[in-house]
Amino acid sequence: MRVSREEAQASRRRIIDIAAQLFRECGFDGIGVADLMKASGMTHGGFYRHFASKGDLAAEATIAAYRRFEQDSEGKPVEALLSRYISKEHRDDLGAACPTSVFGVEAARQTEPVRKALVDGVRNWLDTIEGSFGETGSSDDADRRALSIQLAALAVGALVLSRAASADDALSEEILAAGLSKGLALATGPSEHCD
Amino acid sequence: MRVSREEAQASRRRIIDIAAQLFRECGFDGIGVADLMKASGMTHGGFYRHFASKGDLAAEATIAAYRRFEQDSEGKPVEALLSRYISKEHRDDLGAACPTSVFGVEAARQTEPVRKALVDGVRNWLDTIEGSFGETGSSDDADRRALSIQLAALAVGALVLSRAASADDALSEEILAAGLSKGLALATGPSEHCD
DNA sequence: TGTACATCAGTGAACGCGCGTTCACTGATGTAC
DNA sequence: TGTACATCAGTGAACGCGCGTTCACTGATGTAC
Repeated sequence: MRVSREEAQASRRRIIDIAAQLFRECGFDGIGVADLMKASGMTHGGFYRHFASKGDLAAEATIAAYRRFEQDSEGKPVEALLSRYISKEHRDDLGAACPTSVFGVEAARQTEPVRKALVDGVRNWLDTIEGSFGETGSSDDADRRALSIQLAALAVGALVLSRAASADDALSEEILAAGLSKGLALATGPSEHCD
Repeated sequence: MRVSREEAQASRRRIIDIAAQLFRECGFDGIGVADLMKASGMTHGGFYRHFASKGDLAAEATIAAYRRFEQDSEGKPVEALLSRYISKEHRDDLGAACPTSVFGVEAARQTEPVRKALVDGVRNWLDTIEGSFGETGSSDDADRRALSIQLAALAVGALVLSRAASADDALSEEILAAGLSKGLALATGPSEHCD
């Protein structure tokens, strides 16, 4: 039952999208090729018409995950990015979560193409953050760059900590609240006021 | 070949210690029972004399990992904790790394006992950080608490980001440097000077 | 203190299972004339 | 435009392998007398 070229392309995209979600939810090793194909509405045999290996898909899915994650960040102010990032919704929705926050640690154990996808994703994300600053704050390029890294670190860390503490709701939310409050304070500029 | 009770206890401890290291390096699913036992100098058959299941060991190993990680933090000033945490050595030595930074994301996918071990570890670590502040900085309890969470988040985030970016040495180190510099600035108190 | 027996830490073969991957096959799509 | 054939996306059975776990067995340790 051959299928038209457009349909085949659509299948490929569907597999990558599903994988981008399920790999984040379950980890690269937590979901199998057969289940990914089933979730894509096909049987596992056809997988290798589209990808050389499961690792090949992992790299493509990582790229796709970053693209999806970034796509509605464009042009948003830094306060909006932080509020969305350091949130219960983001903590709990692994399938749509920031790939760095989910795959960051696994990076060391992954193949070259996946590691490259991760570092590219981090680079782009830092650029997005840097671009989200208003004209407030320092106009020194190095300062803006450092600040975007620091905000990214604070956001990733608050999210990961809140996930590690997810067995204790109150603590997990306390972490998010403290992280977001400091993030917003740093983002709106250090020269706001002086205690 | 029965073995004395002390030897059996020693075996159990050895397995847990090895697991605490290898689980961090490879992930819970990245290393098998047979390999863990081999690394402990035994064969896999004896595993179930000590643990009900691999998941049971995972919980014990997580607890042990936190204990090890915390054990030489006692009484150190916050600057020392941050410098050690946000470092290339910590980024690269997964086997001895902060369990939160390695298992935090996987928490959601783990069994109850592992999640409990993680949240307990986070709680203790936050207390350690709070206790490491000198008498400088705010003496308001809520402020100190929030600050310890924010420093923890910044540290975890810088580490995870630097690992995600580990395919690009320069970027990875830039992240560590920016993170550490902000961490030290926050830790030494916001009232240092005013720009 | 010495003897007889029960216990149980550790061994290594075996189990069932799910995984990533391969392959012969199907039949609609794409192409050459 | 119509026909004949090659292509190849998708199917489903089968593969080899490594995993977590079980089990019969061994023999030194622990215990009862």
